[in-house]
Formats: sequence, C-alpha cells, structure tokens
Amino acid sequence: MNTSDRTLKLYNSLTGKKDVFQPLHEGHAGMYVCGPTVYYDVHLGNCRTFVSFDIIYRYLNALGYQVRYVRNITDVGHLTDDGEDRMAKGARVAQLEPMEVAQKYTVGFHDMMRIFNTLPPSIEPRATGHIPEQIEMVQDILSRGYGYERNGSVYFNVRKFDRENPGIYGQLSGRVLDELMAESRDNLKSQDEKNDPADFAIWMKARPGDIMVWKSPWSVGFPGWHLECSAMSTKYLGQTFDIHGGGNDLKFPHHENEIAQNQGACGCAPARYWLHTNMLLLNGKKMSKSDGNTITPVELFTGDSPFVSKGYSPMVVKFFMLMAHYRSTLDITDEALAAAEKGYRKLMETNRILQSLRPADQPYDGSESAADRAILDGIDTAFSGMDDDFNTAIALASLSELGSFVHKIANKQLDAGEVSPWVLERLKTVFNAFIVDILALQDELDAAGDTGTVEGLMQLILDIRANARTQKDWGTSDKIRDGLAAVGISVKDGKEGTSWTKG
RNA sequence: GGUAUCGUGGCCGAGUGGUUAGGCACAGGUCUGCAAAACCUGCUACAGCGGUUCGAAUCCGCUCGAUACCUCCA
Repeated sequence: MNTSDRTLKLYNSLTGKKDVFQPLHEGHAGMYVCGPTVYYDVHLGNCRTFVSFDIIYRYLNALGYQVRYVRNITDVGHLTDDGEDRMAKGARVAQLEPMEVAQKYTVGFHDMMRIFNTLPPSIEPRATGHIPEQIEMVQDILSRGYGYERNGSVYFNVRKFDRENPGIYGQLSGRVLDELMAESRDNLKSQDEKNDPADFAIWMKARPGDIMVWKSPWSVGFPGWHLECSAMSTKYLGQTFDIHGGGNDLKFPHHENEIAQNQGACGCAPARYWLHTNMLLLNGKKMSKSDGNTITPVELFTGDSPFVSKGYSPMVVKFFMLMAHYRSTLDITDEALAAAEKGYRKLMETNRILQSLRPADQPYDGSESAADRAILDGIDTAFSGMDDDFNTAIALASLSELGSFVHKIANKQLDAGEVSPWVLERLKTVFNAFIVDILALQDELDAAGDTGTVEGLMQLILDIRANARTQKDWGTSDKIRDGLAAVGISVKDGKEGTSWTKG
C-alpha cells in the first residue's frame, strides 16, 4: 500500500484531539515507546500496552511506512519509595548481580512478547548502555541553564524552564505548575536539595551501598529515571521525531519531564504525536499486587487464579484486548474472556474456510452484485476503523460481518456466482492480512505443532466415517463422532463434506 | 483536595448531533439421519435531572457513580 492512499488519524495527547498523521519524512515513521523496567515478571498491563503498540507498528507498516520502532529496556535509575534503585533492590532480594536480574527479566519479557505474537522493535536500547549519552544530555541541559548541581546531584529547574518556555510544562498532562507545587509530596530523600519541589533529578549522586553507579563530571552516581528516554529517543530517532507512546500512567511525571529535558537540552520539541494506552482493570479495579487484585499472564493462561474459571490462551487474551480500543480502560472478567474465546475461535475457523474457498468458474460479466458491494464495503470499514486511531474493535466487527458472507458461500446459501471472483480474492487477501499481519492473531490450531500427523489421522478417521455414513451405519458414524468429541474434537457435517475443529 | 477520563441492552464493548456496530448469552426458524456448526429472525440500550436544537445516547450545565494520575507504575 502507498502511504498516501489513506488518511491516518491518531489521538494526540498533546493536542487532546485526533490529528492527521503527517510524518516528518515522507514515507518514514519514527516511534519511541517506553519499555518495561526489568526488575520483575512482566505485568499483564504491560502486555496490553505493548500489544497495542505492536498493532500500531504493524498498521503503519501495512500502510507502507518504513518504521523505526524504538522501545527501551529500563535497567537502572528507577527509584522505589525508599529511594533505592529498583534494579538494586531486586538484586539484593534475590542475591543476584543487578545485571543478572535485568537479564533474567529481559529474557522473560521477550518470551512473553513472543507468546503474544508481537514483532521485536527495530532497536531495543538499554539505559545502562547509554550512560555517556545521558551524561551528555545533562551537560546540554546545564549549559542551556536549565539545570543546577547540588552536592554531586543535578536537578532540572522546572520553574525556570516554565518561565522561559511558557505553556510547555504541563501541556501533556494538563497540569498547572503552581498546583503541582502546592500538592507535591515531600517524601523523597533529595527533596531538601532541590530549589523547588517540582524540580526533578537528572543525575543522582550515589549513596553508600549503591551498586549501579557510573563516573560523571558531578559525582559517581546514576542518571535520573526520565533521562534515559530523552537521551535514547534523541540518539536513535533524532531531536524531533514522529510518535512517542507509553502507558497512560507515564503521562505524568515521566513524559512531562521527558519533554522538559528534551526542550531543555535542544530547545526543540521531541515527539509530535503522543499516544497513550489505557489501563487494564481486573473486576473493575486497577490491578495491584499489594491488595491481591492481580493476575499474571501465566496464571491467566493456565487458569491458576481465583479470578478465572479456566485458562485462556494467549491469543484469546490478545483477541480480548483487541475487542476494545487501546485508549479505553479494559476490564478483565471471566465472562468477557469466555466471550472472547468463542469469538476468537470463530474468526480463526472462518479464515480457514475462506482460504480454502475457490472462486466460481463462471466468467465475470463485469457487474457488481449486492453481495460484492457489501463485501467491499465491509473491507473498507475495516480499514477505516484502523485509520481512525487504530480502532481494532471496528476492524474486528467488520471481519465478523464479512465472516457471515464466507459461511454463506461455503454453505451454498449464497450462490457462488453472486460473488465476483476478484471480490472473493480480495476478501481472502484482506481477511488474511488483517488476521496475520495487522492484528497478528495466530491460529492456535495451526500453531499447535505436529499438524501433519494430526491432519493425516483425521483424514483417515473421517474417511472411515464417511463410508459408514453412505451405508447408513449411524452406529459407527456416531461412535466416531462421540469418541472424537471426548478428546475435544468436534465434527461438522456440511454439504461439501465433513470438517473438524479442536476445542 | 486538585486534575483527567468514563458511565451504552443479560454480559463485554464500538460509535458520538438525524440511518444495524460487533462479539457472547438467550428465544424462535432453516439446513441435517440425528447433532453440532452455519445461516435467517427476534430481544435492543445509551446513569439521573435540566438546557441548547427542527432533532441529543452524541453538545452544555448540575447531580450521582466509577477509574486513573497528583513525583514507584504500562
């Protein structure tokens, strides 16, 4: 597809409305997404965010953009409430080297992303691998007068930045600096070093016992949490780039501070479009480890949790996520997942049937039937949905409507001649493109492995049953069907022979 | 307390000034040796109260409720 064929609109948190996407460089798109902090197993909410951005990445690709997708790994600089580095804390608890902790959970994170069938980003930079770049950015900020040093730590001067660049700080999160100050908590250790409570650290001097430390012109220490994204997005995407994404909860302070840092360092705005995904809820509440209202991806897959009656496969969970728009909160409930499971399986089966359909032999007379038009409309709706801020719910709804045509053709309820061969071909192509390339829903029946053997066995069994049926030997026929049902395979007798599905 | 977002039918969840979202569930029907699936039909809503408008679920105000953020967060 050519990038100019369609108008893509995306909801920009910066402007608070849907903006038409106009890339900085024709045909190219640069996207930075805040990645995980690798101090613990990936959280389900992370999965939703990264699945959402994977769809965005894939759709930009499908539209013909050459996309550079950068998603970082945060392996330093994240302070916990008591001021200790998250990585170091994880290491102390597990008696591991910090980098061992980072490696372990990075691998776990990658495995989970693969399970959800997401594409790896183009570049996946680590914070610890970009200490010089971060130090350089601190220097840039200092030289432009927006930072100050206190006892070896360097702070960003929010008040001064706001005074000299009015309207920037707070624009993304809709905050007013004065109110922030009034409400600001005072529980950070370094608070007394700051000129102003709204200021934040861009370089922290190490305290005794800190193990993840580097030399800098100011002290032996470590970079502030917000700094890595500013430094790495600049390095790989340039000072100004197209899209910046992340979870809604990063809007403030992280993204707000990130913008301030970039502006402070180069005097220019970083991303032009800011995209934020919404939270995943469990039974109406935000997931939280402390009050027990949480479920891990693995628990969800295995069903080993009081919140679900059974396990739901990764693709069912992904389908469930895609049924909602990425900017809406999504509530995980057992009933909703069960509904998603049925919907997912039906969609997969529909695609299998569709791909095996052969166009009618009749010559095309050039006319466009009502069915042709309806199918073409449905295809257009699916794309329009994606063009409208990546509305996967609309895309899935269109696929569902298109699916009924597939079954009608397969069941001969719609005369094959009613659908022009080229329309059927287009439907096959688009349907598959949506499922495989854009929404990236794997057919778990295919992915189960060893399908060759199973196919062969099923072929044989169904042949025997077909013979029994032609002889009206219903006893044998039903015995086979019931036996297969007992191992989870359902047999369906159609006009064109018998098909089967698992599960 | 401040800020933001949201409140849609039995459930989930799109839409956002005038026309069917979709899925799941449910009820009838068609097809079928029976069944399942599929297809058809039905059920059918926009928290409450005011206002703007020829017309509002959609815009505005208030009330109630929910969720999130307010320097740990995807």
